[in-house]
Amino acid sequence: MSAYDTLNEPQKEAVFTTEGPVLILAGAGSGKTRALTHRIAYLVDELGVSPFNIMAITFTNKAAGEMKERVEKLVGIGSDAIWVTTFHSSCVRILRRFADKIGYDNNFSIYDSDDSKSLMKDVCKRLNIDTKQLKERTILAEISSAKNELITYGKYKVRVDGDFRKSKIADAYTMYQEALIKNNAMDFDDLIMNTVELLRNNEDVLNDYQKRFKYIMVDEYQDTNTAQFQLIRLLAGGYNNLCVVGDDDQSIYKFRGANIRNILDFEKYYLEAKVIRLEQNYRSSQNILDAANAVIANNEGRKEKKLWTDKGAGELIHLRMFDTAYEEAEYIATDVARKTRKGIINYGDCAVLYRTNAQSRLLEEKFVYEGIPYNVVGGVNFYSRREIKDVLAYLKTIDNAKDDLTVKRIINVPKRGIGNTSISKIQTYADENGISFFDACSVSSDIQGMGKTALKIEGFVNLISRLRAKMEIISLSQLVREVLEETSYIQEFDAESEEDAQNRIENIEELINKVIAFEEEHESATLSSFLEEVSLVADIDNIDESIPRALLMTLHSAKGLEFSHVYLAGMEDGLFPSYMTIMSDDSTEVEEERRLAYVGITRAKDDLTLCYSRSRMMRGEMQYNAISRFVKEIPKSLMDNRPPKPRVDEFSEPPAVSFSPLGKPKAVATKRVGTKTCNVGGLSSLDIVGISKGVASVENKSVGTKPDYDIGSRVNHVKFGDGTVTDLEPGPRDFKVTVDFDDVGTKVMYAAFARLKTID
DNA sequence: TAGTTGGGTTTTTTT
DNA sequence: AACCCAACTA
Repeated sequence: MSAYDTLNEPQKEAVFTTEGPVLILAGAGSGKTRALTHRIAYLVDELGVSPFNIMAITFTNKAAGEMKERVEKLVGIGSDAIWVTTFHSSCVRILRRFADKIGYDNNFSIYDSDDSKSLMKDVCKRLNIDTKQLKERTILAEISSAKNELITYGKYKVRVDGDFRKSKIADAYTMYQEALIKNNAMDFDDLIMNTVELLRNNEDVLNDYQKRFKYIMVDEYQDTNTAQFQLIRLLAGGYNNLCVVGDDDQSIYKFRGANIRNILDFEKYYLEAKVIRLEQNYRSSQNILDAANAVIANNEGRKEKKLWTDKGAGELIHLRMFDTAYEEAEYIATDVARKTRKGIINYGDCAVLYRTNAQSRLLEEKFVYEGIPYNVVGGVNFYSRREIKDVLAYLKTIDNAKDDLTVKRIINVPKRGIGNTSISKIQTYADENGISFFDACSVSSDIQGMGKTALKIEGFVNLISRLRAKMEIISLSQLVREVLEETSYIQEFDAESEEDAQNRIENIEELINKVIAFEEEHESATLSSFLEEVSLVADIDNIDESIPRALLMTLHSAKGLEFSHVYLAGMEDGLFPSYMTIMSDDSTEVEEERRLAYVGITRAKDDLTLCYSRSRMMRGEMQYNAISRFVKEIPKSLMDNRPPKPRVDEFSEPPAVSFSPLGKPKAVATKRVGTKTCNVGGLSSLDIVGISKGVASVENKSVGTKPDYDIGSRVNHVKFGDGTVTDLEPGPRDFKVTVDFDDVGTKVMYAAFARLKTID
């Protein structure tokens, strides 16, 4: 009897195949983490490989932490020599040793997306880029994808090829990168790209790591981007003992540069690669698995897999439909409350998953009302909250005042009477003399025309020096308290008497707790090491599992997790899949959303509830969406389809067509109450378009002329495609036409804006 | 310099 | 609905 007897055959193969390239295609819930951890244990215990020679890479700190813990249990002493880290952390670890070889100081700082954005704003201003036409976001997204493809600004410039937009971006990329280097800072993408550059150009460093990492394992391989792929390829180049684990059906990070070809073509990159399939699912009931399989079967170009389980059919999947998102949230909250009251589950067994962070608000409201302990994962990252960033900016300035961006953030926080004019003057002086912003502040009395402001700036510089001196003699957490004390930062909130002042103070206290926890974990906790850890945490890393709570999070955050009871909220075309992907010419975009649906469904072990709301407030406008196509892809026989509550009011009419999960829902009658459009039963989707912007210009017009189509006509819309007119009525300003589009469901439009063309 | 206000803008997802 | 920014005012 050995530790490996509990594994199934393919899992054993995955564990025992240690030499050469290996691709483990691991379906959802097929025990891939088990296989990986046992593989590491096997290497150490049976083959006598030194833990020092093993590397395992994951995407989140949470996954890394869990793997570490499990390996420790199996291997015991010595396991901490294994590099079990995220891509970003391992790169930082390498760069902290060798960044000087590529033109950085080894104590470089790491920019988060907010920092990148502020820097880009600055760049655009200096380059006179009209940010109305070319947004900072767009430029940054373009730069990010370039970096994920290992395209430096030099290479980017060459590819501009006369394209005006691209040449602007190339300029911005160049100046942005130069500014980063000047500030001794790297953004997230730089961490990977710069490491690849370092390894490519420094054979000694590369050899060093190649010799060290005799065995490399990569988790969630389907979500690696080109830069990460090249990094792994370089590191594994010595022994070629590279084991990647992934599931192409769970590739959901294309927008972040993930290249699904990395997994699909692994066998082409490594011709001798051994492929192992883990297809037995240990997580979900057969019904849930069948549903997931049915949905994902609609994607093309997958690696064929057939997940199976020896668990029974289990509960039917629940489909619940609501008139409003409010009712949806209420149902989920009361359902969780009811189940826990009955003792069926604990709060910690439940998760509500949704497509967009904005959906958490309503749910939260109802969870509070029901008194359910819950945690929202994500949304605004803890470390990107204003008050936290402010305090951290003080700490960063104390640690390393080279970073102009950080210094500028706090030079007038709290208010010291140092305005934009003064800041510009200091910056100009710094530029002219080739010194940093902070160094310019130190000599503010030398700067022309500063007047009395020079004294205020001096006060700020003295404050930082004072704190810097104190840092030598007090602990990290004391230093944070000292910062708060010296700046009267918290008093500032009280004075403002903001409604969320209390919240902010709590967040700062939470930060102090995190500092204390860090001090307890690390014996020689330095300011730099704390700041580094903080810059690389993901939302999911912050879940506190000590108290059982229901979790609310996006589908993306839920990847890799499992729960007994899962609610998928907002199963609506237009939300999930989103309009962007439905409208896209690129059909692979909907396929990515479908993979996301697959991920969502397969999070559930025992019980899955799909929720759909006929109406929903999105970006300040009421949207009426059709039920998600992904729900329709699930065989009806797997679902307990409780019919929607009939709407009984004086305006209601019976639904025209009842719901059938396999067929296309047909539009039903609609009724207008005042200016609000209501849907009265059935599963139609209504969407008011074209009124938000255009109304004012139509205001003075008399009732529009009747269009040349009528109810029943087939029409074409430039964006929504072909459809059938189901309703046409004169409104106060123009005819309102309702069309059931073949692809995107029913929409209500003003005829003048719809510009429909009749077709045969 | 600081605070207010009105107008314009939102890719959904994140290390 | 929420956020950000420019313009304006005190």
